[in-house]
Amino acid sequence: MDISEAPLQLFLNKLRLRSTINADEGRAILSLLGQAVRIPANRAFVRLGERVDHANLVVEGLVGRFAETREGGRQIMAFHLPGDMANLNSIVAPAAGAALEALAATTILRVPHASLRELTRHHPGIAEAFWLESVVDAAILEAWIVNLGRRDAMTRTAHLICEIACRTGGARDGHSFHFPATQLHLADMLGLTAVHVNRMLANLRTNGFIRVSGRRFEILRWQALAKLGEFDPAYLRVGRAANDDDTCKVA
Amino acid sequence: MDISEAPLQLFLNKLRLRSTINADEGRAILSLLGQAVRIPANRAFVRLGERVDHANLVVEGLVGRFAETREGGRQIMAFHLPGDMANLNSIVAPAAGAALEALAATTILRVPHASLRELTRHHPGIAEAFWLESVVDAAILEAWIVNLGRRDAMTRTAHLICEIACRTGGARDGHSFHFPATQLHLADMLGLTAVHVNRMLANLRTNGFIRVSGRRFEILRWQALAKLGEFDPAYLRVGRAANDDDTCKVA
DNA sequence: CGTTCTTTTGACGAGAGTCAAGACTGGTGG
DNA sequence: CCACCAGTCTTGACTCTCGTCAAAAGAACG
Repeated sequence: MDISEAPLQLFLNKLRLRSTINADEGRAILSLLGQAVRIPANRAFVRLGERVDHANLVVEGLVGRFAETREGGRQIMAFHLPGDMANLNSIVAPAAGAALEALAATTILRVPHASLRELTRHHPGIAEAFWLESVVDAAILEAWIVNLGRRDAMTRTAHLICEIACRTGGARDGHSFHFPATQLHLADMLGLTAVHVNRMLANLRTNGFIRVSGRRFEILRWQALAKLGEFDPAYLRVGRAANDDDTCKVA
Repeated sequence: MDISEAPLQLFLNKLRLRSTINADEGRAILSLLGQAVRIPANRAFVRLGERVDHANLVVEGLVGRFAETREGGRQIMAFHLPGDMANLNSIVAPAAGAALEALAATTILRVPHASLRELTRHHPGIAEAFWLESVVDAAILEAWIVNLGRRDAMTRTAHLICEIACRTGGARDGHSFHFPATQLHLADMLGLTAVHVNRMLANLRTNGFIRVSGRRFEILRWQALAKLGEFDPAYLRVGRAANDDDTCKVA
């Protein structure tokens, strides 16, 4: 129940996109132990306000951070791909500020806070890397605020697809990725209704920006899509040094 | 040019709302030095993408984090009151992900990253407190995402006023606070137009929720306002232990 | 004491929501 | 292996919240 090797390698790779992790620190991260758990689609595994004693590393599938309004409206505030630690924040703030829910069949690895704190105590470099991850997460939240507050449905949808493309590692023509969220989930990320998301996706398809089949997306014209979505990948800091981004460049 | 005493005390007090800072750490924070700078209203003092070597402590006035869209739409992603370190994040991510602008005549204290890093290096407790501040900032961003994505203009406006009331330290009937943002600024926080914000404020006034004169707000019926705005202050973590909140309680 | 920025109000229009019905899809069991 | 069924996706017609445009009154500032 603890085949932790491969998932932790994924996590380490993500950290190394943004932080310098030396060999010693890398080994420490890879030697973390955790309990693998399978979560079916649309099941919450962390509830609002719940006090957790472990962080959840996404191994496979897709996770969303959820909030809901009094009238039953749902809003997804963030999504987490394999290799993301869904609630790294919980190390310093154990009372969950939002629910975590699997958007599709998902495997997570529960990593105890105790082990993670051990790590940050002995390796200040790791503590800083974790802090930086929190900061990058916050930068994504800021980008969503701009998206929700000031962009129309078309631009907004294009921007989200660009973000997903970048975070799955390919901001270029022909990049194809599996993103197992339903259109209802996309609507809850975009502050729209599922009906309207459907219309926007139809638009993107008929205009040759993307191809969609099942839950697989293919970027046909990256430059055009990024321009439409007013997308600048700098905030994701996926390029090294967060400065010159050659994998994720826009006109 | 470095009357840093009082402002740093404010900053320390804010940290202590959420973290345990011992006497030694407290002294270290109070002994920070910085340069005080006056910024006139509507002037940016950190630009998008700029690389900064200092964090900006708000001493007096009001600061907003800004983004703008291609068509010239502006969105404020966060505001910072006196005592807030506006870009604590810049310690680990020096390339600014957003512009910082004074919303009114403002005094800031520029605190060098070098000094702050010195602090976090020698005092792991401070490093963790800073991380937690980043996490709370992120929680506020999440609340704004829900607000922008899923609440109508009325609810949204009420929620923002509740947040401001809580952050200025008084979530109760009769609490009165100065918040020097124009209705245009409020609109840029709420993803609305200034015209519509005006209508919402008029509504809140005529229905006896608040009183507004100049840039001063007074809460008349806190419970009712919080209910209208679907406001739950837990995410701000201003109550001790972030658990039982008696100063900031809702029905 | 004028000039500029803000606030206020009204009439009208557009983008996104709502409601509803039908087509498609993938997973399950017979 | 096929048929069913629940969950998605798709489309159209109508509604409504909020944006747009405009003009005037009020406040702040030099």
